[in-house]
Order: sequence, then C-alpha cells, then structure tokens
Amino acid sequence: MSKTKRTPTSDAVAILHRRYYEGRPERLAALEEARANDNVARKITTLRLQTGLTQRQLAKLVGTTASVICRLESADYEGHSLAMLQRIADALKQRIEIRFVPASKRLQHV
Amino acid sequence: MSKTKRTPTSDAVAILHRRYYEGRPERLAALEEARANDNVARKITTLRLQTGLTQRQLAKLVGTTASVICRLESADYEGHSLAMLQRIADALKQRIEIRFVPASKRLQHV
DNA sequence: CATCATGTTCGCATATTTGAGAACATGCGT
DNA sequence: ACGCATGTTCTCAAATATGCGAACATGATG
Repeated sequence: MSKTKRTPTSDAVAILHRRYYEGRPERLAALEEARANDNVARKITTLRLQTGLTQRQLAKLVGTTASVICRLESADYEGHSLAMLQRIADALKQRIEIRFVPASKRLQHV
Repeated sequence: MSKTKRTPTSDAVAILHRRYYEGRPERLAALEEARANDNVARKITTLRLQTGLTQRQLAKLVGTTASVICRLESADYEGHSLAMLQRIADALKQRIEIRFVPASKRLQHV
C-alpha cells in the first residue's frame, strides 16, 4: 500500500476510509479505544469508524437514516434484529457470526 | 474484460453456483443471509436436543410456546431478534457471541 | 460570528416479530 | 385400533423494531 501511485478503486468504502483517516492520528486513537469493548452497539460503531463512514453515510449504504444508525449504536439499545445486523454487515463488507457458548466460560463477572 | 480462460471444472454445483452468483452481489447477500438463518436455526435445534429438551419444554423455559420455538428452528425463518436469541441462550445456559468478520475471508463454496 | 458536518433525541406511521391457541401429521408403544 | 408425545402450520392480537423527518447540541472551519 505504499506505492506512490494509488491503486485506482471504485470501492466507495475504501475511498471514504482513506479520506477520513489519512494523516489524522487522533482518529485512529479514538478507534483503538473503542476496540476494547465488545457489545453489539460498540462493534457497529467501531466497524463504522474503521471503515471511515459517518452515521449518515452508513445509513445510506444500509438503506435507512442516520437516526436509525444512531439508535443502533446507542449502548443501551437492546432491540437489535438479525436482519438489521446483516444489512449493516453487508454494507461494511462483513459477515455475521453467531455462536452459542457455554455460559460458564470464566469470562463472566464472578 | 472477462477472463478468456476459466478454470476447468466438472463440478456441476460449482458451475451453477458461479452462473447464478457471479457479479450479482444481491444474490450473494441473500445467500449469506439464508446461510446465517439456517445456522442459527440449526444451532438452536442442536442445542435443544443436546440438552434433551422438547420444543414445548424449551418453550416453557424461555417463556413462550412451542409454535414459536418451531418457527425459530425453521431454516427459512429470517426474523430472529437478538432479544429472543438471548432468551434462548439463557434457557440453555449459554451466552451469545456476535462477531463481524471480513466477508472476503474465503467463503467456502457450498 | 456564520456555516457546515456530525451526532443525538423526539414523535409518529409503518413493518415485522412475538404470544397464543387450535388444528393437523407422524411416529411409537400398548 | 387407541392414546400420547412431538413437531408442524395456521391465524389473530399484541409487542417491538424500523423508516423518516424535524429539531437540537457540539465542534471544526472559514
């Protein structure tokens, strides 16, 4: 990726990512901080920021509005549906993985 | 700019898969979603059977009825909500893990 | 200060999921 | 054949998520 001449791309996500992060270390720092968390809301936020999208941009990709994205990224929002997560994952070129793991796996607040 | 030479194959499934999905991101997305739904449905069924429960028993634990469980275990059901998955996971002493993974991660052909 | 981009919250209409009960199909053991 | 457990499908009401626009707060920039 250190070529002087950039690889031409039609990938909107890549373009936006470049535009948002290039030469802006503080934004990357904010990203690092968010990475530690693991609830769905934060995952969406983290992924969106990693991709360099604003809420409105992601909303457009997903086919909804900014207020909906904001709602989904709210930490206390419990109403996620798999359908919406899929739509978001698609927009961010990800896929969803859902696993059931035994509850007694030492990761809990014991 | 299409490849003039394709990797030869005698795999009819692969041929049809290619013919149907190549360059059709919408279809790929639909496939992904269908696969995810199927996985979730099957995971619930597997987990329920491993625990030795009938649909009605699990329904009671979850606080709903057998028809709902049956619906959730149907492969083509797309209406999963995280709230319901959580309830099922709780009843089966599991916890839900949701991950976004890059879509380019070599989707194994089906 | 003025303007713009961004995130946020609110309200309400629409769409979708859930809750529940009934009915039916199948298999299994008596 | 019968009874019974299990899974399945159907229909409806109720609960919940989404769609969408408006308005507001804040920070950055001209």
